[in-house]
Amino acid sequence: MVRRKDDEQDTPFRMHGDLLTTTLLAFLRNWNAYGYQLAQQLAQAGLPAFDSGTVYRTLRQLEKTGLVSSFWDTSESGPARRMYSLTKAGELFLSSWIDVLGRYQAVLQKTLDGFAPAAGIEQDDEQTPPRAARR
Amino acid sequence: MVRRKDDEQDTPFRMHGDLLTTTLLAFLRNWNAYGYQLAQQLAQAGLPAFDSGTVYRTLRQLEKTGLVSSFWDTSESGPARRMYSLTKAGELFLSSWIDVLGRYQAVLQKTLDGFAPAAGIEQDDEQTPPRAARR
DNA sequence: GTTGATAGATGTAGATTACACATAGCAGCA
DNA sequence: TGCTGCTATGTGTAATCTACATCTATCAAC
Repeated sequence: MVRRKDDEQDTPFRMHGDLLTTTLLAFLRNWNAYGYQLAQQLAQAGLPAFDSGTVYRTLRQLEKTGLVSSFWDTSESGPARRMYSLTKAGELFLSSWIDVLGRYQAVLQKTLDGFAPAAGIEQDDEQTPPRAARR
Repeated sequence: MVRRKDDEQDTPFRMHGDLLTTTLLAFLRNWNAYGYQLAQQLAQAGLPAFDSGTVYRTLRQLEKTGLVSSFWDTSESGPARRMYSLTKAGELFLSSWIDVLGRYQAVLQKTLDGFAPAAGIEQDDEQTPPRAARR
């Protein structure tokens, strides 16, 4: 079976929607920021657009899990801003993610411009035959 | 507002769960393969484990959207295998994804070991102040 | 004929997300 | 004073996605 469950250290990663999550965390690593601002940065970063509602909800979710913390900033004029900053846990999470991302990139890279379907997979010489001449 | 919708070419990306999706497509770029095999490769690739049910369902989904195609392979002994191969559309999708991934990486990189919150963002000099001495 | 590995699939609860819409502060302007 | 528009944060909801449990079936070995 493939269904590994309690072997390996079980990573906190959901691995899924969290390009948004991790980009937010990365942005917050250097500056504190509020939702609207982060949404703008995302939109200008060349990544596919994220819905602003989703951004706000994601930030609250991140706060609930302790990766970021927030406080109301009323120092500027205009509507109050909820300022976010990265917590220690957030920093740790972020670096683990960078790790996973690196592996993902490596797998993709290896697969794309070479062979070897997976990292250290010991080819049990029963590999599916290559496609007919790569079309 | 941030909510861009019909500007820019509207990418087919969902951007979320699709590290699985794209890894599968990448694997299929070099060889045809069946679900069980792909699930094994994923498990050994150093990525967080994906549920095999999810793998099968994702493959069917990819077929429904035309990124891969499949046929039953009964040439080997044992249970029949549903062999998948990448379609032309799948190849195109994959390369666009590589693109997005590149941008994502760049954003992350720039944010992590430098400054400049986003790619070409023209600093409207109203940037949130840096955190107190990077703790 | 029982067991175990291979191979694929579904049922389902909970989470996530896109889209639409709501609320509120403030600025400019007539 | 009323209106409009931008900033800023949110909620309601349906559709979709995912982890986990479970199921079916083929075949080999014993």
